[in-house]
Amino acid sequence: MSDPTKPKMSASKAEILDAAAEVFMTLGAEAASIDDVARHLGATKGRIYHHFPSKGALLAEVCLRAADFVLQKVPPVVQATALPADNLRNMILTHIPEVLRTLPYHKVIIQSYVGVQQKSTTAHERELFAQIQLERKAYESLFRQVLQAGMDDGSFRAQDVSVALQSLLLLINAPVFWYRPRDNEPEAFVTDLSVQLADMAVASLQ
Amino acid sequence: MSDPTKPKMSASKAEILDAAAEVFMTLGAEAASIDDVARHLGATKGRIYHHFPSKGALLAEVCLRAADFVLQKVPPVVQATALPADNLRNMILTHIPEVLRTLPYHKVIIQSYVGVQQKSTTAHERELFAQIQLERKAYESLFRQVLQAGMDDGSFRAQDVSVALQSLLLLINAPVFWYRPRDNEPEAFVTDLSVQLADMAVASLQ
DNA sequence: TTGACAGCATACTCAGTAGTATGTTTGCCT
DNA sequence: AGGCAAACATACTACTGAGTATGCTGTCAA
Repeated sequence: MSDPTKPKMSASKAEILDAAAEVFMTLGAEAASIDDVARHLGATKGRIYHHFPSKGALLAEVCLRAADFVLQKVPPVVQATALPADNLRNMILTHIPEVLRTLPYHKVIIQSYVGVQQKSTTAHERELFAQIQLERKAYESLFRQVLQAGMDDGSFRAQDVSVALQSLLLLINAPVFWYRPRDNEPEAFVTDLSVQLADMAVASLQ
Repeated sequence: MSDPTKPKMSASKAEILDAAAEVFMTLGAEAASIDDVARHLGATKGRIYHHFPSKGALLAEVCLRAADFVLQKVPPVVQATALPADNLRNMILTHIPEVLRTLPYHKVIIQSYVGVQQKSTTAHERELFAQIQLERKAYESLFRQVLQAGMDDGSFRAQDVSVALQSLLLLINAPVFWYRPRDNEPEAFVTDLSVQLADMAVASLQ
C-alpha cells in the first residue's frame, strides 16, 4: 500500500508524535500549543521544529499515523472465501483493540472528522492531508466491499450502502469517544467490548 | 425541566448564537475568533460582548441550545404504554430530523464530546457547562430507560447497558458527522434516512 | 585534530486575539 | 422636548503563541 511512506521513522520523532497525540487529545488540537507539547516532552520548541516544519504538519503526521495503525492490522484478516458476516466480525475484533491501544492518535483524528477545515495550510500540509484522505478512503472501501458482498448474497438486508457504511464506521469507533483505560480494568474487558460491538454491528445489518 | 432557563431570548442574541454555531462548526470552536463571528454577522466585537461575557460563555450557550433543541422535541413522543422498540423508533425518527435541522449547533457540541477540556474557565462558564452536562445526562437516561425496559421484557437482547447506550447514541448522531444539506436534495431524504437508521438501531439491539 | 553536521536549546519577532474602556446612535418613557 | 438606557461601534491594551535566527554540544568520518 505505502512502501515509500515508511522511511523508518527515528525514535525521537516517534516520541514527539506520541506526546503530540496525547496533548492534542487532552487540550484539543487547535487549543494546544507547540510549547505545550514541548513541555510534555521535557524539551523545548527547538526539538519539535527540528523534526516538523509546522504545527499543521505535526498534526497531519499524527493523523496519518492513526490511519496507519489500523491499516496495518485490519486488511490482513479479510479472507476472500469467508462469509461476509464472519469477515466483518473479524475486522471489528481486530479494529477495536488496535484503536484502543493507540487511543490518543484516534482521538485526534476524530477531531478532524468533525469537519474542521484548517485555515492557512502550506502546500506540504495539503499533501499530507490528501494522503490521509486517501488512506481513509482505502480503509472505508475495505468495509464497503464486505458490506456490498453481504447484501449481494442476501446475508445482509438491502439498504443504502453509503449510509450503512458511515453508520457502521462510527459504531466501531464509538469507544474512542468514551473509553478511558482503568488501572483496575479486567483482563478481558477490551475483548468483551469488541465482541459486544461486533454483535451489534452485524445485527444492525441483518 | 427548566422553567427559569427560558427567559425568552432576544432575537439579536439568537442571531449571534446562529452565527457562532456556523463559524464554530466551520473553523472549530477554539480556532475561531470572536472577530470571525462578528464578521460573519456583519458587525463588530462590541455587539457580541454586549450579550455574552466571554467567548467561553458564548460557546457554552451554543452547546446548551443544541441540547435544548432535542430535549424539547424527543421526550414528548415517549409513551409509557408503548413497546420499547416502538418508543425507540419514534425517538430516533424525531431526533434525527431535529438534529439535521439545527446541524451547526450539534457539530459544535460534538467537538466538545471528543473530550476537549476547557483551559481557564470562569465560575459562570463552569455553571453553564455543568448545566449542559445535566441536560445531556437527562437525555441519555431517556434512552437508557427505554433500553432497560426492552431488555427486561426480553424484546432486546441482554447485554451491557452502558456500552449499548453509548453506541446507540453515537449511531443516531452519525449523520452529524457526514450529512451536508444539498440544494437538489429529495423531499423525503431526511425522513428516509431517519427510517434507515431507526431500523439499524433497533436491529442492533435485538 | 578537525571540520562538519545532526540534534537540540535559547532568545528573539510579530501577527493575531481576548478582553476593556469609551464613544455614538436609537428607541422609549414621561 | 428631553433624558436615559439599551444596543451597538471604535479604539485601544496586554498577552499568547507560531515561527525564526542563532548558539551550543556531541558524534563521526577523514
